[in-house]
Amino acid sequence: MIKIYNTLTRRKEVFTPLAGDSVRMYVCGVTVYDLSHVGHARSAIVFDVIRRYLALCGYQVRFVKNFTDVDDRIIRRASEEGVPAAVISERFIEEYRRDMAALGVAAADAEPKATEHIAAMIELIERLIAKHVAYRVDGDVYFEVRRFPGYGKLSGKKLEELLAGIRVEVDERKRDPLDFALWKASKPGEPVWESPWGPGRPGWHIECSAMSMHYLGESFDIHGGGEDLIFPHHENEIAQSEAATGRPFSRFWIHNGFVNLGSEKMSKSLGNVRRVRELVHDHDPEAIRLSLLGAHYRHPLEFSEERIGEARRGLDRFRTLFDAADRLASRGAPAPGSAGGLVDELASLRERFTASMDDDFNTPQAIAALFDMASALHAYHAALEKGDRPTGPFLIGVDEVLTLGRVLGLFEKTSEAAGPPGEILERIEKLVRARDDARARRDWRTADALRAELQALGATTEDTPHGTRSPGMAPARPASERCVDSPERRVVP
RNA sequence: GGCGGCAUAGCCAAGUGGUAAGGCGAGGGUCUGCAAAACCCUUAUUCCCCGGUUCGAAUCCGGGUGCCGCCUCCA
Repeated sequence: MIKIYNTLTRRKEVFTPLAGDSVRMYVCGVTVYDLSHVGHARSAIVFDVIRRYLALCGYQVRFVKNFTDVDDRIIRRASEEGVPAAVISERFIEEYRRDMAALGVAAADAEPKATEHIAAMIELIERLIAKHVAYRVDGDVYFEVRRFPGYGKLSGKKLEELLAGIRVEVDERKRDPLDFALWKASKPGEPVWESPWGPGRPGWHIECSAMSMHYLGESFDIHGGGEDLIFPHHENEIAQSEAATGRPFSRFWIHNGFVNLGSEKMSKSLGNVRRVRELVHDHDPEAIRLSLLGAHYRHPLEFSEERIGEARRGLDRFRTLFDAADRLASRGAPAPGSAGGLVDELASLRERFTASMDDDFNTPQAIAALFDMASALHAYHAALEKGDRPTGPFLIGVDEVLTLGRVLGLFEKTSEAAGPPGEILERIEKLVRARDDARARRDWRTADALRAELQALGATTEDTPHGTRSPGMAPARPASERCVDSPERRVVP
């Protein structure tokens, strides 16, 4: 039984889809005018995990995430660069996809662009005009907020309070300062579409109503996005959608909290953004994921590079487990013996994992259960190495950690992916061999000197009974954690 | 000004009435030629402050302090 905090009711509610086992969810994506930052990453990862978990629970999830590709900022950037707006939006759609793929965020089932659904928007606006909840002024069309009785129900605001809070210049042509644009008459040089009200372009909010209804129907299960979208974007979506259809729009509204930098909201206007592009270059993407899932999705998250380093070190606890399992699996010949309490312990931890996820997707708690599973398995592994425990339960247990972790998008790769570039790898291998020789001669002085050299290259050494391993011959830590003049730092993506 | 949220160990962070998860760090131990890595153990009598309710409060109520968000484009 999954409980979800619904912004609309301000309560956790038991989640049941509108139709059988199928879940239809829509998440507001990004406006594609620049590279993504950590805040976008958090939102994408949060909804990626929600989607994965719903799928794990047996739901058929239809997941739609849009791209806003008509927007003032896109137009501004296009004119700065002297290219059509579509060039800018296409570029940043590709960049977004590249960043999110790097973070292990799965593509949505549909990723529509606003510009592909102008006709549906026009149709929706016509319905609103026909119902007298929207009106024309010159070439613009506005939604008349006072005609929709439920206005403010999502954000918990009253019209009077909103009016009192207005701080921007009011367009005198509007019937009410809170009325918002459904359609804007075009200005010279802007992208333009023909409409019954003359040439123009859609307002921001109408696209999500049109696209969500197009892909998911007039009523669907979940609508999500960052908490800053609650007002006005989602409030307006509800107003225009429900006014047009006369039916409830989305059942559940899920909003993720912000990423803070030094206890301040990360935003472009504050100039304190960290881009995903730099981050995935400097850090293990799974460590980024783990650190972003380390706080509950609705709470603000304190971001720093240091947090990612910590997450990376936490990840090692799992990776050593996977390595141990790989070695055991290839060795075969399970030893006889009792599994002790391992099976029961893992079963109860698995239950804790799902109970945590069931409770409004409490990933920090679910991750804690995962760490406890790792501890139990490591302890078991120690006994196993002494030969008095069977391998079967261990391998099954590790596999289970892997399965649960993948719900969070973790453990997709069980060891370091990209190693250092070829010529450095060669040097490392040469040094490791030389050091092995020295150790065989019990020439500790030379061996230690070679180890120091290896460390300067960012390579760790691990002495085993079978000789030195420098795991995968890959750096044990991301470049940014190593000393400043480590050569890998110069590598360009 | 209006509305909302948060305050838990050195740091990050769960926990919303039954006696403080988890991670990082730190200290000790095992292993090792010495290390590293890994593993094991320890690490908050106490949850911003003051009152109250209760057999029992980090959790509920009242008051205070501090921080943050939304009301404007924003994940």
